[in-house]
Amino acid sequence: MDDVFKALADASRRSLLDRLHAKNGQTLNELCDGLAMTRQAVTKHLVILEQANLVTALRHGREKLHYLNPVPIHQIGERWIKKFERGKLTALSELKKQLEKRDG
Amino acid sequence: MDDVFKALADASRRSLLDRLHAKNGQTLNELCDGLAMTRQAVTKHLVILEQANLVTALRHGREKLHYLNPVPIHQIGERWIKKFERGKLTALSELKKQLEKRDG
DNA sequence: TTGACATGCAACCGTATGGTTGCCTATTGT
DNA sequence: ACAATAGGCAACCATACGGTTGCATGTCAA
Repeated sequence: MDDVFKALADASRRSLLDRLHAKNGQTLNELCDGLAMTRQAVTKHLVILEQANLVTALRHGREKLHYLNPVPIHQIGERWIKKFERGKLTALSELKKQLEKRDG
Repeated sequence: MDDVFKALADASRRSLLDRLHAKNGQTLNELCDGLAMTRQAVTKHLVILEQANLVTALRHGREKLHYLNPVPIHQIGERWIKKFERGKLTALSELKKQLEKRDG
């Protein structure tokens, strides 16, 4: 779980996920297109995404095809975000109460 | 949005959010209790959480009360995670197809 | 008023991170 | 066969990050 959060912390990596979401199965060079970064930097990001299991790569001859794995993202939603959804209203109303107590 | 992802990337900070979720409105010292970290380290984490708008702090005399703001977490779910939910099955089936093509 | 308590500020430190450059290897098309 | 193409590896660099220590400030209670 920590790997996933760490992987998602970087905007470049999130944008790589976006690109794969738009078009799955891209090669390294395809993913580099139009980015202000060297190929090696992209490689490093992809390694981190693969370690977090957010991307799966398949070698196909000399090409490496990258596939998005949406499962960990989904799990963040289910296991982590949902926990904070419950009690959302409670938390906000408590805060509001405190603010009013102070200001009023 | 980037601030939120960055703030969530650290396990200590996520655990602080957990603590506030369990008991809202805690002071700095309360939040330090039982953590293997100095007060100053916790302060720094709280600053980052406040900058990401995940925590709101209110001064009450010499105490500083910290309140969880679940809104950004919710937004991550709505604006970011949901985007990847759509097409989740599609992505996985594409990947499976590719895997079978390679292995079979 | 003064001591204890809650927090703030700043300098410092080691390591992780994001990025680069340079070179090497493997595959493929002609 | 061999040049071009796709990718991998390793060293290096600046800066961000998580943490510490030491001291200063503000507030409350006796």
